[in-house]
Amino acid sequence: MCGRFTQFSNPDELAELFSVREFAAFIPEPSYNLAPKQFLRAIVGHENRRLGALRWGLVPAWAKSEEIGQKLINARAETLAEKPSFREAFKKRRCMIPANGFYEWRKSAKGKVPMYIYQKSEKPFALAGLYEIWRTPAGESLGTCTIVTTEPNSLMASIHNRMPAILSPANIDSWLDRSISETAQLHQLLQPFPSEKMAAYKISSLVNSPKNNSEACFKPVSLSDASTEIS
DNA sequence: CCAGACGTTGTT
DNA sequence: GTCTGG
DNA sequence: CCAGACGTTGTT
DNA sequence: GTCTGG
Repeated sequence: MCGRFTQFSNPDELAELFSVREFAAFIPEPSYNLAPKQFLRAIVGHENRRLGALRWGLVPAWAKSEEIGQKLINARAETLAEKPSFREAFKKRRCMIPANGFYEWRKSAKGKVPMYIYQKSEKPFALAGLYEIWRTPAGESLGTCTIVTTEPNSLMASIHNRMPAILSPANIDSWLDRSISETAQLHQLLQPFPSEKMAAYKISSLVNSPKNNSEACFKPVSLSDASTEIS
């Protein structure tokens, strides 16, 4: 699963790296500990990619209240086309969520150990997401999203049984293209990201508190942990 | 027909 | 909104 | 994802 | 244990 991650690159860097053509009025502040229910930065659109904000936890168009969003923070890649909550967004409202890294808690005999996983290049990468624009009872629009998960690659398998779907640079364009809606073609874009391009290390429990979004969250708990990182 | 669900994860 | 269960 | 709450009454 | 909040 993917329930916490970082977003700290400048909007300008993201624009350069991901061919963003427009900026929304509201772009959330950088965060070292993004949690569900918070507004995150997302890129939508195809011909004109736009960097803006979506709230994490998808609220389907038919929902009578936004409550359901807290459950829909992840969507399994394998069943996107079937699930009532996701199938419409899967066809027409796909987005990408730039991330610098993400967190997973590895279970050991001693308890859960938080880990930070990132790209060896240390560049931001693209998480596959779906979004909806929900109409509130008051008539206002609320943009919400979910992060797609997939099978773990070999690095992630040592930490967890799922991982977020990371879009290879070559696949981002097709993922965002609304004219594509063929399930098999879209599933093809969601293959597990290559293990060789990723690395992970242990971090401190500072990350556990969703209220703490300081830079210290993703730092190695000690030098020895940095040097014994998995890769 | 109407009512109720609509999700993922990990753990047992 | 749409499907499943009763 | 983890942390933290988990209740009602009457009074201000 | 389970739900809500961040």
